Amino acid sequence: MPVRTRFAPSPTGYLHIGGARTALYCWLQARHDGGQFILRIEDTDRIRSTPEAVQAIIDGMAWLGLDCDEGPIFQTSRLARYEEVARGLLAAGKAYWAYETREEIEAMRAAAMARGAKPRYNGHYRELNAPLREDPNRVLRFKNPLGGTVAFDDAVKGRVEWQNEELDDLVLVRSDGYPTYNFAVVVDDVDMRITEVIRGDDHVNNTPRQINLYEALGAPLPRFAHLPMILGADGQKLSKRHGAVSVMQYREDGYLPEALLNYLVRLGWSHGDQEIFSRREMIDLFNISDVNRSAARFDVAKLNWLNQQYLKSTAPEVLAPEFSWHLRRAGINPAEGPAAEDVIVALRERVHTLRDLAERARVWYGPIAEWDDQAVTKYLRAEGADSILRRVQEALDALPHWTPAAIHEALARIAQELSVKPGQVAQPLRVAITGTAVSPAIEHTVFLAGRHEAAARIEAALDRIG
RNA sequence: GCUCCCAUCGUCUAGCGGUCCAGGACGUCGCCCUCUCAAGGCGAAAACACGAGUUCGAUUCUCGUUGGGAGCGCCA
Repeated sequence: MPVRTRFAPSPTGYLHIGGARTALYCWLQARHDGGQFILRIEDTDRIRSTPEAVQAIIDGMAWLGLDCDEGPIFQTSRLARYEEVARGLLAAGKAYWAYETREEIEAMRAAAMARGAKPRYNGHYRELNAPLREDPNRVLRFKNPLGGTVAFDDAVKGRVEWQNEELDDLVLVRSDGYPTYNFAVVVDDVDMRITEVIRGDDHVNNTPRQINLYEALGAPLPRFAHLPMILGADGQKLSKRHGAVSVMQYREDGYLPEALLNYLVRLGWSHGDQEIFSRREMIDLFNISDVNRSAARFDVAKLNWLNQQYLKSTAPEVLAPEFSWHLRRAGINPAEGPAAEDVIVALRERVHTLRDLAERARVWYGPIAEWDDQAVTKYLRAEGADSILRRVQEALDALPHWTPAAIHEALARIAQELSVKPGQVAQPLRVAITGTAVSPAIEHTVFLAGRHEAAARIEAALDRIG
């Protein structure tokens, strides 16, 4: 039987970090086993589902490169099928119509709570065989087994067991005719022959009811795997402030999908001491049964480190288009400065994200926006800085080839001839070119400015000294 | 309240009864390198929540305590 996994988000919001990791694990397991990965949109909540959210999920998956073999399949396109299965269950005496009002159910729950029991439906209509009739409160309920236990071996949590007494008769079909989540997932997972149900921890408690449904349907059980939560840096549930933002926000913040994926795969899973995994390695090495049982916190510092690792190891020409995208977002015209690849090479060891890289690149794409007064005082107005800069100006002007190597050589020669430390040449020049005391290696800083602009800036700096 | 789940350095984790006075990575700190900032190299501090068992021997197994989390919807 081929392995088939599915990622089944509800389109009530964007694809966030937790969902992305679930999707990744589902995708990895399918790819690892040479099976299929299915994207299913669980849109049976007609109030909260939105087309924008559907698009956001699809965009997020595409950006991460998690391609699916089937789908997206929308549950709302399968309504007739759920109805058919519901009828079958009803005919088999495994489901029944119930007509309590919401208030009545509320009262039942309150009463159960008062008794110190779980708040749940009391099964009033279970043996009444109430006929089908038009009623705004009519729902179809499942006849959950009354006794015994229901257990399963979770691929990550191990054996989990419940008493059937703990479970009540869940609603299968709502009063508006739409299936509920617990009903639709089971029907879909059975129809789509899903073999590994990989989902968030918050679904463990639904699993026993679903297993009972599988059994009522006479369907084989898939393997279940419940992933622990991803917590915020403060150990609290992820909120808007720390991570529960759309994965697309990570793109805007300058992260590479490979880095995010690599970070995510290590959150709850590991392979010895290895930290960096290519997609291929992830696929080869990953196995859902190796996933950790406990929740993990989201740590931006580590993501930053990983992102830089990828920035450093990815070919600049591969990074260039995305870098240019960030330049434009920062209001910088990529055409009005040096080649993207050169800027990337000069800066990538100094930043963690492409967004920072674009921001730091700004000096070479337009006039110096702001002078660092301290740097000007300390280096530009330093004793002898003006004469050194004039020497630099001449030497650069005389360079036959405008390359970092040639520039480096020229500057080194000046320092030697003047018997000054390299820094006494580099620092005033750095401030002249960038307006600050911080930039990549001086030969790159000068090179990126371009012959003409470098000369102009040195001249302007000289004027500034007075 | 009830049910279920979880528990190793600040964080992510290795460990699957002796190899552990607990290993790696991020972060932190120190040193080196150095034209700034980084990157890199070297080094340091830093953890088995607690209490009972089981065992010749527990970080590893069992139970309990404490602390976290999830669920208890005609939401998924």
